[in-house]
Amino acid sequence: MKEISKHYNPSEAEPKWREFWEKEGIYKFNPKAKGEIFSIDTPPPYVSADHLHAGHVMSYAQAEFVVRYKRMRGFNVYYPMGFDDNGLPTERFVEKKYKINKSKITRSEFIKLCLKETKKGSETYRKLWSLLGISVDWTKTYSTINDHCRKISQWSFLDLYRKNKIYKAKKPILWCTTCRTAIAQADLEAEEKESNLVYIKVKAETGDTLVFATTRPELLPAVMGISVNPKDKRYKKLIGKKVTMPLTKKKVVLTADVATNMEYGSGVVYYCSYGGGECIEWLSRHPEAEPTELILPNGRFSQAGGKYEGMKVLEVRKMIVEDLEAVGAIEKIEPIKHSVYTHERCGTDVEYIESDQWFIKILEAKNDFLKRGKELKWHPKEMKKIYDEWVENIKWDWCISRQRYYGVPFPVWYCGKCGEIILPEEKDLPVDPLEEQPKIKVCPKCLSAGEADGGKKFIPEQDVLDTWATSSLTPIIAQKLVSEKPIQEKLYPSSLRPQAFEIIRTWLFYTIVKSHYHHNHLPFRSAMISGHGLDEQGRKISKRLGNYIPPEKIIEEYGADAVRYWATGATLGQSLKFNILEVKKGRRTTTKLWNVARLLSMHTKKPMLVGSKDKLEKSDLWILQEMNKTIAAVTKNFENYTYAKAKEEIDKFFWSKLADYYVEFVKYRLFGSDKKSKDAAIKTLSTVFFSILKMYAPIMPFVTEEIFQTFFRNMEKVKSVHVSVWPEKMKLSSKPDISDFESAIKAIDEIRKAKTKQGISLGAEIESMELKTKVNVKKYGVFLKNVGRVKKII
RNA sequence: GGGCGCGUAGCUCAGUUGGUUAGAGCAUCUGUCUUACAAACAGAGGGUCAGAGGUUCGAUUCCUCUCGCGCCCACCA
Repeated sequence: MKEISKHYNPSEAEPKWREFWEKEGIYKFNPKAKGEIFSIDTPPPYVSADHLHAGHVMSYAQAEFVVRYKRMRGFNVYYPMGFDDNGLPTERFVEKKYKINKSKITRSEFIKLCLKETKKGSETYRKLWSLLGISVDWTKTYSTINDHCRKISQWSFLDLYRKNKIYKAKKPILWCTTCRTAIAQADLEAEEKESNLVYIKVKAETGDTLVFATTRPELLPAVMGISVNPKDKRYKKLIGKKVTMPLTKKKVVLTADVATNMEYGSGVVYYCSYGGGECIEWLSRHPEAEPTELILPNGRFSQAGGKYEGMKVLEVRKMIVEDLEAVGAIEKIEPIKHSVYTHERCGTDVEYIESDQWFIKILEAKNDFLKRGKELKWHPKEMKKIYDEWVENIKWDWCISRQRYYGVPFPVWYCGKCGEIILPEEKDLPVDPLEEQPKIKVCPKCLSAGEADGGKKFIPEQDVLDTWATSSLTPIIAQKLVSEKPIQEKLYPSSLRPQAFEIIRTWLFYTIVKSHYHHNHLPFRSAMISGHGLDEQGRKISKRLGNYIPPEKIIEEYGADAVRYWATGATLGQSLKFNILEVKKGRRTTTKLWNVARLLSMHTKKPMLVGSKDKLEKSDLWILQEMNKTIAAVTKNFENYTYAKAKEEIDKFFWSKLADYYVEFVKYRLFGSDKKSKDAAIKTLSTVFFSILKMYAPIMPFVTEEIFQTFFRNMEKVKSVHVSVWPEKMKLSSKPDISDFESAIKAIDEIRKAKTKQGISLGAEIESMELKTKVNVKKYGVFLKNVGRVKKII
């Protein structure tokens, strides 16, 4: 055994082992290795998050604990790493950072900036992950904008198109006027906002005055109709009569509509194109109504807005109320709070405009998706509710086209003559229709119509795919990073999808959609959902609040093991406050481990496990028994992904049983002259400590590796503690009866208490002691006298 | 408005199918440099288990209601 330093120094040890793992390929996936495959569908983080914090650390560390455990259980672990560097989040990030927007920069310049930031971002992540000792295989990485992912993403489009799960249609859709793109229902966020409920008076042709209430008076120029409930006695006689809108003087017919709530406002509703989903639904029941294109994609009023043309929505809202007031058309204005849909990426109020977009059919298969959700093993299982609730409430097909720059292009051209959709061959993927023309020379539709001459020009689709349209394919993307076909089949469905709860409706749901349509099975067998990392006050960590210490700083000061130790404290699915005290406790645990190792090294050069010939004493049997209990509990907890509980069990055993008791119990034997007794103590201590080391290994990979390599290298023929076998229970002969050993421990406690009370050192030897604890002195006398340092027990 | 989760010692949290005196860590206080560790050890104090009611021989645990916090969802204009 090597001469060892007095203190464990993480800042020296950690880089050393990082390098070692990398060099030896400890975490590298070996397709030929034995063992059942355990594949992880690692979340590819948005590289646009340039400042990482404890929340990121927590959510990635959680999967990591389980992965390391599985590896030690003999699974052939496939742990790739991806970066999501495509799509709107990246674009928004670049726009904000460089204070530009889509309309003020050329497409190629913009993409260049995105690529630059993307590269920086993924380096930031990679650096932190390797500092933390996340055991991913760095030879298996992808970035969602690279060729590999674009190819798979476009293949997915072609496959779904062939399967008739994708369509293009012009209809009212969700639109963000800031990002100037269509968005999907999943991109919405409901936000409680202050608004005004404006009561507007209108004249019916009968001369009666009607009043309707609205929060969107600015849409008056796009009025489609006005309705009351058919059962509403107040208005029954007016149904079918024409009413004249103020200002615009537009005439619409008062219709009956069952969806009208008689209690709300005045019981009269007006519908415009489009005030919201309810207007679109109303239109489907009143096809005679005519929509007006009032709001343009840039959020300004069109010509149809008359005097308001060119103004922004909120400006018109203010102005039109003044104008209505001037003509005496306002009855009253009620300030209200109501929830408004905003675009989650930028916070802009969502508009509903008519537009030509691509959709994936999800409405028709809701029940299938619910069934898939049922098949999936959820950890914790309550998270399934979020999923179910989401799927049940889907109201729109998944709009996948974005009028943006930086993303995977649609593999689509249109015939310049007949508009026919032209798709590339699968083998030619990935394609960029803006840069290249289709391989076919003539539009097949034109050809068959005998118009071959006209169908030779092809117009590229300008849009890019929704970022989720690509990231919903991560299990397949990861699978295809491995070239061996028979192995590929075992990698997908993935064994585990670790992710945060807030992207259940997006990442998790969309991945299920894709997998269901492409392969008719689940994309992963189980999902492990993490909560939020919060700051010490329990607030969400954010760059804006600046309420976090950069993880690199914490690692520098306390070591990666200590930071990971804190992260282990999270109950799955629940938020975890950052707690520097837990980090410090982690640091103390590494020190403690180091100290026990030092003690052991003082007494043996070559630690060995307990064998059948060893003469074990009562305390040895006791600690081995306790070890067995701990191994069982820790294993069970890792199996259930309840690593917080697992850590607690190891801590309890290590600190309270081994360090505080057992080590004290055997000191007299270690320093005594009875060779056999000393030998048994050393072997027991080695055995127990070795298994503790292994149990801590998934949580604190660095210190455990340092100790393993320094002291236990000879124990197993493996390169690293992280590929050693998980500890198993030891078979114990029950010859010496130790069922009453607890009474001996109580007696020791009593001696310690007495000494403490007298203010004397526990190491000081006292003459005699009268025990109140009932203990078999004949059996444990020698033990008590030696451990308690009492000459005579009465 | 509906659903889910939470409310236990000053702080952060455990409390397994209801069962003696409700636990741990940190913090506080008192001792101890004891042949691994003072970054440690030994000990002590500290709780109407959010509140009210109910079921039960017995409730932190089960049921109902109330209050507070967090989250998810909902077209009520």
